[in-house]
Amino acid sequence: MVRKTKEEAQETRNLILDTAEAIFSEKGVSRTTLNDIAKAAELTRGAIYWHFKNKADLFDAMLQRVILPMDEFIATPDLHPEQQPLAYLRTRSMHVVRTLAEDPRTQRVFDIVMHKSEMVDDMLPIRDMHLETIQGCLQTIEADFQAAIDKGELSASISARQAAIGLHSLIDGLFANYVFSPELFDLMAQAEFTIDNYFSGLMNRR
Amino acid sequence: MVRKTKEEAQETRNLILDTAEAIFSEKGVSRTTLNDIAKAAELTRGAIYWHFKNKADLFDAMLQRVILPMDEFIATPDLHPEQQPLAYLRTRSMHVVRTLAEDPRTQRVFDIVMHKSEMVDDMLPIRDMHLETIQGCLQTIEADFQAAIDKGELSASISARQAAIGLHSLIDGLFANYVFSPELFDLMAQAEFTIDNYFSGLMNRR
DNA sequence: TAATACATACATACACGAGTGTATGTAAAC
DNA sequence: GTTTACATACACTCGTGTATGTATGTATTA
Repeated sequence: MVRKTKEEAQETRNLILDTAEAIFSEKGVSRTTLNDIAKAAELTRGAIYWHFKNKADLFDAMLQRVILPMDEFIATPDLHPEQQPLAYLRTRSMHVVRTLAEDPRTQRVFDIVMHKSEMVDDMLPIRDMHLETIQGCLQTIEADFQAAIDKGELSASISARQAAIGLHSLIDGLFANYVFSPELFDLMAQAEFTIDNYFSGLMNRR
Repeated sequence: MVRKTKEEAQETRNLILDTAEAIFSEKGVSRTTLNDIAKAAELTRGAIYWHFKNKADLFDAMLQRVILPMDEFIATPDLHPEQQPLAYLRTRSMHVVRTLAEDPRTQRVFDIVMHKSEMVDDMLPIRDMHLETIQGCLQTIEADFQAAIDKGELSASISARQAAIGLHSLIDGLFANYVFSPELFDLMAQAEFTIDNYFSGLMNRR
């Protein structure tokens, strides 16, 4: 096989990403050889090195396909300030959960990140990115909770920061347990119950 | 250095485990060489291969030191059935959190398991063990919630199973985020707030 | 518009280090 | 004297990065 048109090259790139996703998910990132990926995609390492700098770069690209759209949504500021902040935050939370619940690709990538990769050495930039994502996510959620407090939806005795970290940890824990063992529970139903319960707890405080 | 007494050999074994913990935490499991550990412990690979079958076996032994005592406590059945099930469950939950918050070794090992190891191939037995631990943990928590329902502490409309999975995910998420970035929040205060809020939400249901 | 030059998208080949498992050596403990 | 608790030595594999080869697409020029 030889030189392709730009569109075909783009297809090759996506094929590499898809294949990497599958093999990473199967064998873990560190045990996966670039040759493993190349063979599974019926290519050679040459193709991979053409499209990506190395394995870390490939891993990063694989993440971006999934994380970017997800992040984007979480960090979306409140476009409807007239509605109730809590209801809006709940809607956004459930939307993120639904994204994971309905998209196998997202599930695989989250599983890889959470259970089949090591955040060290050349993955450190990714770890840092992840940390920044968390920080930004927390900022947004905290702002929403603060808005809820300001509008009287929540008691002023509540720390918006603590409430935000709690909600984030809750969803994070649900995700981790779900991708670890999807047959353990139904994600949507469990998330609806747990998140509602969390909000309900907050609203009953004084 | 040569042959030691049995006690000294035991010390060597512990030294290897301590050192492995440190290096795993620093470089991740897969990137850590048995030679890395040996050198840092001022030994040779020979000593490691004498005490352990291979890296997976060493990793497993390192886990057992921390996981066993923790598990033991979580799975402790209710020894005081006369007291309120919810209060007892809350106490046990906070005790587990305190264990993590106060013991740097536990923090390191949790960090390694959650962010610096890959649950594949030769680690699969460990993954399976982890899954069984979760199952057992969920069983215990579910039984506690069921007891609370039976005693009228909680509404019968609540699913003890869902409540259990929610609490477990919540604590799991707190742990993951804390060991990922300990400066992000104070674990004890955050856990107290979040867990209390969760229970409070449950109790306000009807 | 056709010939030419260059860039692209890979495949192939090579050099290198690094990690593992095991076999063997050895001195002290028992 | 035998076993223990290591240290040392060796053979083997495997993955990476890079250098190079090559055929095709694409732009340029006349």
